[in-house]
Amino acid sequence: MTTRTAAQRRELAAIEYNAFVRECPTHKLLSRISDKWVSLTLVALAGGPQRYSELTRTMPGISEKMLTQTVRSLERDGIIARTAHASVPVRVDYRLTPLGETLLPVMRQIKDWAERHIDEVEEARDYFDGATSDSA
Amino acid sequence: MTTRTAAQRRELAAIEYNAFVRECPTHKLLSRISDKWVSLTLVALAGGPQRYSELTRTMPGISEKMLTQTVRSLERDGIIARTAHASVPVRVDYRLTPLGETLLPVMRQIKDWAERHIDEVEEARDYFDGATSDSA
DNA sequence: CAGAATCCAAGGGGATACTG
DNA sequence: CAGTATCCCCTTGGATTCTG
Repeated sequence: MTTRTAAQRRELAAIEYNAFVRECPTHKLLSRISDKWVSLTLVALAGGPQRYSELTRTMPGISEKMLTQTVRSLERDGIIARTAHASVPVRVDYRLTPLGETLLPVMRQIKDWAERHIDEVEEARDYFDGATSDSA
Repeated sequence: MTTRTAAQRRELAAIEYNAFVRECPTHKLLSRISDKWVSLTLVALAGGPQRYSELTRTMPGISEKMLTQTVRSLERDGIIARTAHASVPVRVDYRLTPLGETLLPVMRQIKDWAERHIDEVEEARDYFDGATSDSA
């Protein structure tokens, strides 16, 4: 007898939904570009190719581990390309691929919205905070 | 004598950069909408207002804690609005604000890019994985 | 210079139980 | 119904060290 229908069904639905979310292209993209270092790397490379060490200087807050991890994953996704020059001190360049370039307009629209509406958000936030914790 | 210039300056730069990133509107927006539950809530409410319990059914994977946290933060940012009806069993509706609606085109562009290019990403990924770990 | 490997602390997020 | 509060796990990401 299936007594635990409520909990069971909820659990199943949750599992399915999570699977669906994982499969959802939009969510995949969002989780890619929303990554702090991913977006910053994209912006950094939008201005042209950069070397590994240049990137560490462009993004002073990034650790080597995170930089390596970030460029590797972006390379894997075909968003940036890696070029190793076999010189004496190895030299590696990273640049956006054509696919990566198509991402720039998207980033730009996000940037536009942010710059246009962030003030409204701040205001709403102040108002909300004032309204809830009114110390009067 | 300032001996530790290298490490010190790196550290300072990192701190400043992190502060800059935190202040950056684009990054603020990205971290908002990239949140798994935020984006899903936005999509859910794009189709019209929903009650608290409806949202839990629309997003079966979400916990009550996360739903509350998500709607509260979106309300604070002026992106969604909360309306409590003082009926016997309390009834609360959530809907997008005009500001929240302006976010939909942005979400749509993200969705478009994802649906148009996700295949290329998958291919690149397969190629990359095949090229690196070639079991020959 | 470019990167791999290890260690470890902080916090995001889920499950559960309780409340008005 | 619409939350709130607590516990706890497990991932994320930084610091450090080592290598080709």
